[in-house]
Amino acid sequence: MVFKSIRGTKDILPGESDRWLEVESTVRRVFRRFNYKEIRTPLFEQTALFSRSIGALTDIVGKEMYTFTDRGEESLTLRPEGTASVIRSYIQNNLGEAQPLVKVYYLGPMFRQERPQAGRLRQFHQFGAEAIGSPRPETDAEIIALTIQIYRELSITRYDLKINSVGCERCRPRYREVLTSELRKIAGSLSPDSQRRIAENPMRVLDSKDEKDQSLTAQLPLITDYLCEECRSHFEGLKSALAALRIPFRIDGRLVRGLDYYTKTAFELTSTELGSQDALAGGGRYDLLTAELGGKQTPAVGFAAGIERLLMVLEKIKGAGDTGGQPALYLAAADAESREWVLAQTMELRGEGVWVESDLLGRSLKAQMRDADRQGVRAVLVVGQKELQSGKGSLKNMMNGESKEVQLSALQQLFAKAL
RNA sequence: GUGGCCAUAGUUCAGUUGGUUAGAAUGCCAGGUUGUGGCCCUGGAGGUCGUGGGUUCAAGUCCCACUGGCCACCCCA
Repeated sequence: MVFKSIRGTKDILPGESDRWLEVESTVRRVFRRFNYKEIRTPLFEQTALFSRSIGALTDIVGKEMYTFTDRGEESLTLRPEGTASVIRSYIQNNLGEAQPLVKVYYLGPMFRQERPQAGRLRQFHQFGAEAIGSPRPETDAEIIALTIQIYRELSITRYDLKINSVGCERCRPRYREVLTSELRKIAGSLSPDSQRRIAENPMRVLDSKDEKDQSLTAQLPLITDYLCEECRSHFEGLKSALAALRIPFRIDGRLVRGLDYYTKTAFELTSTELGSQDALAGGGRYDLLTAELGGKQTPAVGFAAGIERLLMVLEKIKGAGDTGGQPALYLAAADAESREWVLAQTMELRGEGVWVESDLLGRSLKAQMRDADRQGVRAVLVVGQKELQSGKGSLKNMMNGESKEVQLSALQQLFAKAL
């Protein structure tokens, strides 16, 4: 019996983990600069938290959650996204009492039981941020600028930023009604998927990928035509803030988010380098969620981004390969009698902070040299009885093949600065 | 959840109308004399041909189911 990882889950192998670390540290660095602090919430929560926040009728809640009952007969769910937990924690810990605006970020695994595909896994990783406490469009702009800055620092520049306003509890119902009745008139000619969507989420019909649907709905009114005064001026405020920040964007009146809690701003960043799963990041405003989860009504904006998709783009533009660097020094033993000294010296240098490697397989000198070469080590020192007696050895530069005489006792000095 | 394509060494792939001990490249290991990597040469290890059934004298090759992968839909990050 050979065990295999669960469908839709992936090992991050030693050859790939440096890329992950690189992305994660860039992400954290940018968050820090924007003054967002990390919040770490549990990977599982009460099921009701997610059905309440994301929306009981959404696909995520309806058919994609990993839900199980624990021994106490309580229904628990592996988090399918990050915002619900953050807001839960915000309310539970009264974070809003200490300061009017709370800026937090998270980074970690999420779980959704979907059919795996390129850029879509059952355990996948997201980072995201939430700014809780401000109703102002500048906050939305900061969240969008933050999202973009992260990609910029990773040298990802080819993407499309689309924004929309999905209205609020005052204007959206009115629009929904108009849209639904318009859609009913042409329902017969729409694709089966879109017919289903009329009842479930009519706004979604507008961004159907079906070309016939597209042309049939081309003339239908958009949410942006129905925004109330408050939503309209908020949307205007966002657009002018983005312009002031020199962030290029496209208004897409058909953009909808899949989670029910969004109000006003919705945005999405798609990559031009990916296949059908091309959404790199998405987010928006959710002014009603805090109240929905039992807290005081508090305006908030946030975004979430997929790390696997980001890495796919990086691989496309930079190629695969390790980025973690290599040891500065390899100590090779020329004979069996010197192995113990090499082992001890390796540990001592490591204790001093030197990145150093030596053989653990009892290999021949030639094999040790090959090992050092393959690992990309910059310098090798061969140590045998001769060197131990004279206290000197020749240090070989593996880049150009040149050797130079060094004192064995000087190794620490020579390499301490290397790390 | 729906549809299409696919599944042979660690990896990328060959494998002819079913027919002897299933191959290549690459990677890995060891050697090419006495203590020095890359290039080259030689040798070696490594496969229950995804799993389980079936057809057949005979199945990597044909059929079915399952599992897994990829792509699209759906959904979304």
